[in-house]
Amino acid sequence: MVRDAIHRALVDAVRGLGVDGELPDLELGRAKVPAHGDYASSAGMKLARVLRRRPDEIAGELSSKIVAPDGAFTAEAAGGYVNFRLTDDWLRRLVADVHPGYGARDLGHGERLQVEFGSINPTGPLHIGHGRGVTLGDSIARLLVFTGHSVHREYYVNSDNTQTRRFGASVYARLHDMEPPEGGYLGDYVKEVAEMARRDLPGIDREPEEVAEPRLRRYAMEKVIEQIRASVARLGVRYDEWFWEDSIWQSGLGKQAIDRLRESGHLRERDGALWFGEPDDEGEEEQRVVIRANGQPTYFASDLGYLLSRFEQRTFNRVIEVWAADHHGYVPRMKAAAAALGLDPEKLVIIIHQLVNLKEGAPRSGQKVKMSKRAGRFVTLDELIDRVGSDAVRYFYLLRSPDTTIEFDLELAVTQGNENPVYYAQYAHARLANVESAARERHANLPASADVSLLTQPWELDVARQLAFWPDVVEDSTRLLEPHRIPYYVHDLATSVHRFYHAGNAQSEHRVVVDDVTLTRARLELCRAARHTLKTALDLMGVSAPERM
RNA sequence: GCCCCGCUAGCUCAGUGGAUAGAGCAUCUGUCUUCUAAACAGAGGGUCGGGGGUUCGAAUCCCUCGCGGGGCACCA
Repeated sequence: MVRDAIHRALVDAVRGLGVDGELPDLELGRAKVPAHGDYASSAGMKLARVLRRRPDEIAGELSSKIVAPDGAFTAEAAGGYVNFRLTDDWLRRLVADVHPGYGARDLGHGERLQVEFGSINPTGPLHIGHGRGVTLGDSIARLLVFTGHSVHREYYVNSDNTQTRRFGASVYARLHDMEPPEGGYLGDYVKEVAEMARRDLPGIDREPEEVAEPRLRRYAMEKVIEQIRASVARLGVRYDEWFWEDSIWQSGLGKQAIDRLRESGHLRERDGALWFGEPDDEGEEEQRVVIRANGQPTYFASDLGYLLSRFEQRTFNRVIEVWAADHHGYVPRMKAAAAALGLDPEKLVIIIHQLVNLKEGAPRSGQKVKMSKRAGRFVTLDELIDRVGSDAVRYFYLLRSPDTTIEFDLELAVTQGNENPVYYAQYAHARLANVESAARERHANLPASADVSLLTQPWELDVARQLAFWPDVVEDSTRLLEPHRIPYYVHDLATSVHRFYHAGNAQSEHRVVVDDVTLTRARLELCRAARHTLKTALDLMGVSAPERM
């Protein structure tokens, strides 16, 4: 990609000044003002101390030494900065080179990765908070596939814990027309599951509780998982595997993990329970229960076996987990557990996203309400998709950095459905597709190849310029695992496309489809390149790229 | 009390230590007989939460205070 080529040329020039050893960060980045070109480096200032010379002198000398491969760019000093400008010729050639899937790069060399995301307790439907983790994890997975990683998408089904037992007990209660027990689940969907069970499990309502409850629990979880699978499918999300927690105990991995920790001195008994902690750590603060006094393993125990399943049994090189912020405190414990098991904690990458809070009442004046699945107080993901559509939902979530809390106002989201920025990008794509078909109708025999040297208008070259930046966005999003950079790029590219199109509205000789078939063909090449790139970027977000709107 | 995230335009948010801090929405003004107006052109709007510090240079890094969110279980 061109940014790498610029960086290499800059480093070569710096070496040419006689700078040896490790270089400071030369701060090569996008120039902010068009007058400064396309990329800029503050190399003059960065090297002033090392060379004990004036920044502007250094920058001047660097710019004269820089050799651009294929005449791709020019370098110019401005104060202590070195500014780089992509040449028009190079931009035109880029247009001809853009192919479907442009921007894909082999950054991963086939690295075996697991991306585990959206793993919500199977005790109720997904709500709008869960939608965030699902779309974030899915787009991270898409990015990693796009950049040469071997990705396994997994949903971890927490099947074997206090919450699911409470859920089972709540279903049992509803089956017998009783209120759920203390700490149980209150949503109406619990009644629905109970009615389905009455139909699907004949005689279940006559079984004693100790027999009925485990059966109901399993049945209810499977029903919920079916529903979750259907909900995420509406967002274009599919999993390679639904991994059930109880399989860890059936396979013996849980016991294996515990045995290993016992041998390495990480486990000790206290108050009848089995605790995890560092061998030299006698303090009580850092210790966590693995096996309860009643003999039941905790979720933490399952996670120990789950680590072995992923890193040793299934040999993933790295595991990326997407968690909501309310689990943040669990990160150090998981890292410590991985280390204690002899695994590399660095290979366990945990991405935390902040929560989605619900506002109720009139738009803009609503009160904040914390969603609660147990209390039955939430807006479901399905309802959101029903109201605004899958594309707008995905765009809405992906637009935000994982670090910001979302204050969600359903009424406002519905109102804004029609002005969601996703349509801006999709419209650009549809326009390009439309103009391309209009050109084919008007000109029966267009030249097979394009003479891109005819692309001379500034608005045409600006589209090409945006295309040049796309591989940077792909790399940065992948390296930082931050897909929210993509919609911002898509917006910029769509802007340049709309401007390009409008030049033809203002003056008809600037339309794509003109009398001159050669010129038409050249502009079509630009349309094609921009359309492919928009499509690729939208795909990574899981957003559709319509041919017409 | 301790830990994590946030505080940037009226609102929602971008912004790898660099030059004049950006976008969308909202407000106001223009542009459709035309390849799609779900668009384009333009205007107004900022003590980057407060205060210190590091640096040639800070919205960005460090310290501190304030406000908001989350977490500190034999829940997950």
